Amino acid sequence: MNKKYYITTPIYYPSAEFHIGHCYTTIIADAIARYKRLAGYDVFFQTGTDEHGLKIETKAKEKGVTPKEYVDEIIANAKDLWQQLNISYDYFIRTTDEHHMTRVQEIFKKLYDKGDIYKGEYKGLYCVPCESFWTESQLVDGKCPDCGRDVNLVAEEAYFFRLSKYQKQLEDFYEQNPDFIAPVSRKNEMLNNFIRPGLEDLCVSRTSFKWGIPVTFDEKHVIYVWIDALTNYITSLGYPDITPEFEKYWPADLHLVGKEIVRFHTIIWPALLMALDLPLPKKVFGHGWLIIDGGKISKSLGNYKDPREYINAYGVDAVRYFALREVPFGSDGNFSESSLITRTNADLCNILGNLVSRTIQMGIKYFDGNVKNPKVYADIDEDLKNSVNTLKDKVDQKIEELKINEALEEIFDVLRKCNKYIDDTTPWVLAKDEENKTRLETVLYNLLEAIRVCATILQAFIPETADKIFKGLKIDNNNFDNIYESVFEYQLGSEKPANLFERIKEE
RNA sequence: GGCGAGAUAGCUCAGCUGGCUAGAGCAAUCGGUUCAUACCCGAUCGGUCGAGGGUUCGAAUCCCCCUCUCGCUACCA
Repeated sequence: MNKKYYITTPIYYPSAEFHIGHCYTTIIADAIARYKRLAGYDVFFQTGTDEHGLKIETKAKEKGVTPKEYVDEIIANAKDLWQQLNISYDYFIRTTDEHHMTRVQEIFKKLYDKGDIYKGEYKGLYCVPCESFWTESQLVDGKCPDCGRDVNLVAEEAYFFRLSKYQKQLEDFYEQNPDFIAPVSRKNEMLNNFIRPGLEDLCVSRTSFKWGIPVTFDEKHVIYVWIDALTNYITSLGYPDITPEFEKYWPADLHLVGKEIVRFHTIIWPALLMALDLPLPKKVFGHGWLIIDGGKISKSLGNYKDPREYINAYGVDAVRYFALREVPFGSDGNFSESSLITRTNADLCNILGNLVSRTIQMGIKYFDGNVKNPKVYADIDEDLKNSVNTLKDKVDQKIEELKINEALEEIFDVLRKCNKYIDDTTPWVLAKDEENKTRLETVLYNLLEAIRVCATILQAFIPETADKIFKGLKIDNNNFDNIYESVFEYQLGSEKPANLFERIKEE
């Protein structure tokens, strides 16, 4: 049996249409999933939507539709978006799925029977007109941050999860698994702000809204987001039934999440799993955000477009490449249309597209498209060949460290080197003298090999473009098993393939 | 307030277990080349490495202090 790799995105909240931030997380997850598949892993890549809660209930009411109708439309749209972005998810979970709901109910009951969920009273500061609870720190001048009116201290009956019970275990777990949270700064935040000061029990049911999964043994309660949403990572595998899928894929290898929900995934989720006696995920990566004009992406600011506009204008791989290349590990990165254009022109058009184009055209022009194995070595070849031969290991390492942007840098360093190699070897000069014909063939062969290796790796990041390159080289795409097995003979045909990318003129 | 991260070329960042003249990409200027998508290659321009103090033969890199920016500070997915 192959090694397995279970990777997840968060399940997104479909209270509004998805934006480039959702795409960002999902594209990263997709690239990692594709990379692991190429490396021979049996990958399970899951994404989905978290569809319950007050906010959606309210939005649906405003629109005059049922909550289910409201989310159905957004989910259909999201699935279309993922398709356009070539997101290769294996499973799309919705918390409104029947099987998810019954499994959540079973989990809730299980924890209740065990004594880790108990009935208590939730005391909070409540704004009656807004029907919302607030914490001390959320208040603005002691008033409701939404409407500015007074809040009252109210109590409602609720079920609680004994989070406090797992404080010590969590601390120990962090100690023993220093790489559990990436980047490290996120771990410090969790330890210093929550775990060390002491964890409070967590309110896991609500009576203030109806749009959720009912508690089976107490129907006026609805199971709140923590247990409803976080458990998606195991209900999709059949849990609480111990299915073959569950045994195979759990624990997850990587939960990819935005920095705003690191807490839920590194405190609440592990504690729930401890309570269920299940192994914990191996890693949670809290990535940064795409920032627009220095601020976060926000519907109310109206500072973003439907991501499909970018895909339609510049191509899916321009968008994917930007998301994967522009933002450093764990930090925020700026997104703007002009930086997207610059990236696309500089890297995809000039370095990659032009290299493939000039190489193939020389193969056609000088050898009628038939470029066979190398015959005349020269010292100058060594540097390029070394870079190509070590590339796969370097990229492996970067992916392991989740430094996706640096992985792409490594690949493009090699592509740059190819362009330089052409200038250094001057094939157009070699072509003038019949005596240099075999040397010229070697030069082109080395270039074709370099391009093939890069394209093989690029399949994980910009799959559509990689496919185009394989078609241009007239070879089958392949995985990492035979990446360094030479093809020995390229039959490029006689027709120049279409450009991979057209330069974008900035308005 | 507490905890944490950061402040390095016009822009985005790397370097920071202290050590040759501080690096990359983009942008700008100049030159080369023509196989190629006005592309590619090379060179140049450009930084008192946030301020001040200290340790050291030597600090962007360690210590102290200050200024500024950002993140987190639990029931908002």
